[in-house]
Amino acid sequence: MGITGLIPFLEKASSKLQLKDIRGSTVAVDTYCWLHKGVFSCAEKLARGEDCDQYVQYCLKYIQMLLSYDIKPILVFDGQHLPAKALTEKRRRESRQQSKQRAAELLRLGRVEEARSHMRRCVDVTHEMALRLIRECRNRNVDCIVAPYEADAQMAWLNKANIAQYIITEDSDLTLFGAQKVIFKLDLNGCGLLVEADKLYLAMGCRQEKYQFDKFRRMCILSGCDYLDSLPGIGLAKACKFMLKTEQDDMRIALKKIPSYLNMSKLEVDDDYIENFMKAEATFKHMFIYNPLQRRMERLCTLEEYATDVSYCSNAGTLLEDSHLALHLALGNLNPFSLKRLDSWEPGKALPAAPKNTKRSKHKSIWLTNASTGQNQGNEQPQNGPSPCALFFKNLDFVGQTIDEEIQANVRLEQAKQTEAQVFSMYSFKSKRRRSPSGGGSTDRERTPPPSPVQTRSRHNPFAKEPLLRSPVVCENSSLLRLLSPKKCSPVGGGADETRVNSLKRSIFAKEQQVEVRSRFFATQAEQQQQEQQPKEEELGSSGLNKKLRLETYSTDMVLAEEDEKPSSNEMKPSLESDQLEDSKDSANLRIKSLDTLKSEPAPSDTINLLSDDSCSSEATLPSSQEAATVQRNNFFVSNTRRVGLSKPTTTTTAKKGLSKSKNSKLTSSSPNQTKLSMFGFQKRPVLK
DNA sequence: CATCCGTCTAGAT
DNA sequence: TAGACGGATG
Repeated sequence: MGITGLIPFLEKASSKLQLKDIRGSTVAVDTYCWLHKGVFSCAEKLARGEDCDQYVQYCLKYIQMLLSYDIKPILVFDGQHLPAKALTEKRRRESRQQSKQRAAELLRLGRVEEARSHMRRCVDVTHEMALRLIRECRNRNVDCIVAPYEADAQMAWLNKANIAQYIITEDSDLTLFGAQKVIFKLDLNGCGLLVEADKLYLAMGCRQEKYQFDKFRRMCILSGCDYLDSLPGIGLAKACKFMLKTEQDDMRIALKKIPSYLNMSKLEVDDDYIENFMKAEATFKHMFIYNPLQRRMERLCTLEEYATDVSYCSNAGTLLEDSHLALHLALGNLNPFSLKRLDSWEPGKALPAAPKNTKRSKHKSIWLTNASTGQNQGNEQPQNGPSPCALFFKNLDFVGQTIDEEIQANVRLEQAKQTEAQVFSMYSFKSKRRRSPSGGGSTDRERTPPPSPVQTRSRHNPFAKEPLLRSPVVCENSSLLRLLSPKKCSPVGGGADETRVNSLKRSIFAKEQQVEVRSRFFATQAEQQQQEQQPKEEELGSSGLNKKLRLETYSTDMVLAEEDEKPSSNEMKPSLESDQLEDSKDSANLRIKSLDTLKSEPAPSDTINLLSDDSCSSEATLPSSQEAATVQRNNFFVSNTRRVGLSKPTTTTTAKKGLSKSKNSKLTSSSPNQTKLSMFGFQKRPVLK
């Protein structure tokens, strides 16, 4: 997202750049930009659940290009979502689900091209995919680092510490984090657009003496950023005008002067906005990053540097107490959300199967620098062992299970998630071939009668290449099979597998009828804790699966209610199977969706909506291993049901003020909810045509 | 005049 | 997914 219109606004601070101009330097790369583009080339395969690594190859092309200019890349990956962004993420997930559905429908109607365009929209870049790239990079001695939270802050820190002199990204937020030299729009010819922080005063149109970086950052926040929506009618231009006009350094005072300074007498700046402004600013200044030299989490800027009150940092992340975990998260060995271990790589470790023909870069790794060196210059003594402040890598954990076994198990889980698309689509699409297309369009979602689980079983996979005319119940997900029955499953799927899965599914559906009513939503805390703690001993055998099933499945009531309300909700059930095997994040989300579907369509109660979003953010952003914190936050959200993201609890009067002042002529019957949402700092839900 | 809002399209091979 | 673009709005 970033700041709307910032890149054009920065024209005067930017210049053309060619990679040959920056030979010998180090660049931090916002790798998700590349991955997203790379995914585009194989989106259909990924949507079908097929294996492919084109996105890895695509990224490697960029890496090769950088290396060919003697530029050392450091690939930076996003870590956990900040609570403030959880809702955005949830919305993205939903939008992807919608695309998936739409793609399937179009495919059935034979509109292949249109279906493709939707398939491209429904694939997500998973950590599993990132890990694949990370492994390739390890083979090539290319540094990677997973940020504790946002890659932006991590890259800005690398830039600030002069470990990387440039940053490659597409996200204009980077400039707000204090990055000095940012390269946007880099192409495979090595051309990009360089934005330099020391020229920002030119973009703001003021004299250098009058300019301070804080003014620039505040201008951007005012104009609306990821952490705070703008005041109505304020964009970059007005925000700039105001920041140049005001002399007041304390924004709590300055912000109140906006209406008079900008001749916008109707504009109201309430205390909520001011509070959230301070938080947003603190988020940009003090987000947690990982310092690979000291091997510890730090804030991008210390609180002392700006004399910031910690209370403003509620959206800047939390310190991971376990430094061993923090290190492995940064190395990419953990799934950032579940904190489950997926790999055990350590710096300097020889790779088991370094493939031939893989050129290794000769650059010095950030992971091998002397811990005492703060700068990237001289005096570094590469060491092969762990640095003094790193914990030793254990080969056995306390249970006695070898780490390799744990990793294998986790990887199986990840794979099951990755191929979820297949299982998902088996259940979720109506066999509409027989229905007349006249009901068509998006409205038939509402019109189609809710299918029963029995009907659901006979659905085909619309993403599958060949029309499936085989037995109505088919599971092609080999990962799922492996998962359920690792020993028996043969690598090649066949008739035997189908039979086995059929019976499995029968048993699952049978279970559903007698499922215990224990949604985490309605569970007491004690129960929640029980659920959370139910954990590792649950091996991948089917007994473990069944056990978990009982705990995690929807209550039968809810399933029924959903199906009465809205046919499309049946899509949740299939994903449920793989999600049960996943960390609690997604299953939480599913339950939330179920609540969403329960609310009445024409006049959505935003209380329910917000409540569910809250719960999502609390669960989705927190690793399941932090039960204590989760429970704590659950309490928090329960007690403030209307509090979302960055917003403080808001009274209706406050909301009204904002509404009626600015937009009353525009308001239609449905918009008050929307406007209320934006008052909470969120934008309109994307609506699929 | 700046902002706002919806629509279009590049992104890869 | 987000940036660009063009028309509507205040």
